[in-house]
Amino acid sequence: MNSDELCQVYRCLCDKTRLRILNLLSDGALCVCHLQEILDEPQVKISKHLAYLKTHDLVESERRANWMIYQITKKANPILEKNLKCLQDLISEDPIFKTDIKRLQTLDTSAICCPS
Amino acid sequence: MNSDELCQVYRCLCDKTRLRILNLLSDGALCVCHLQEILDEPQVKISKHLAYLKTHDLVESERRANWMIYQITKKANPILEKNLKCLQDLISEDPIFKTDIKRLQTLDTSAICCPS
DNA sequence: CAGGTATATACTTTTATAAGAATATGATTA
DNA sequence: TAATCATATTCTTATAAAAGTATATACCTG
Repeated sequence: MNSDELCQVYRCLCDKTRLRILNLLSDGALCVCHLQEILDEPQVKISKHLAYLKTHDLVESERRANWMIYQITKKANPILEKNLKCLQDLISEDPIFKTDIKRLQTLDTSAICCPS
Repeated sequence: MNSDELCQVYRCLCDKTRLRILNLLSDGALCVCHLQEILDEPQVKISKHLAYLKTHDLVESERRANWMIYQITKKANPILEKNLKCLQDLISEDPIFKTDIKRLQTLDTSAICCPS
């Protein structure tokens, strides 16, 4: 553990858009277009928050044709894992996050951009 | 739960000095002079981070003669409580935080400024 | 290779925060 | 009441971050 990394994770967590993204990605990988659709936020906003998360190693991305698929980083990261669990416990009742997950579940996951 | 409150708690957590303060206060109330002594940081720095935490209701303070005693807020706050627990789990091995607690334990708690 | 689609980056403006220096406040003691 | 101690606030400077607009890049299809 490094206290600077720890602070950096908290910095990643202190924005609502990023929390919504991380909550969705906790359920599995997603392309940017689906994140956009679920969050109903401008493309540039989503993209920049994803870049921020990626810069700080909370997520990683992979190109699939035209689409970029993002997921929570595969590398073991106890700080992140523990905080994501904590986050899940805290937000399970929250309307915003609940709605996001509902929308996620009604997505057409056979769409071409979807990770298998 | 309110996602803005949640973000605000994370904002409080994303500074190392504040993490160290919260870690110490998790063990019980402390006066500013002891926090200063343990953290070995300038008075103004400690004081301003305490003000920040107080503004956002993570801590509360009480005057005892010349001294100000700070403690984690007594009002129930699930977001804070859960995150402090998570924090404890993450930092228990970290040299900085461990040293802080060690110093805390060697304080002269019969000092005039000490809470009860 | 021309045009379209999905996503990223650059630039700008605004706001928040951190830190230090200097000063102010509030309480105590002589 | 003057001096002192503990703590807070103000002012300044520097840096980070958020958001929007415009533009660039990467890939795909015809």
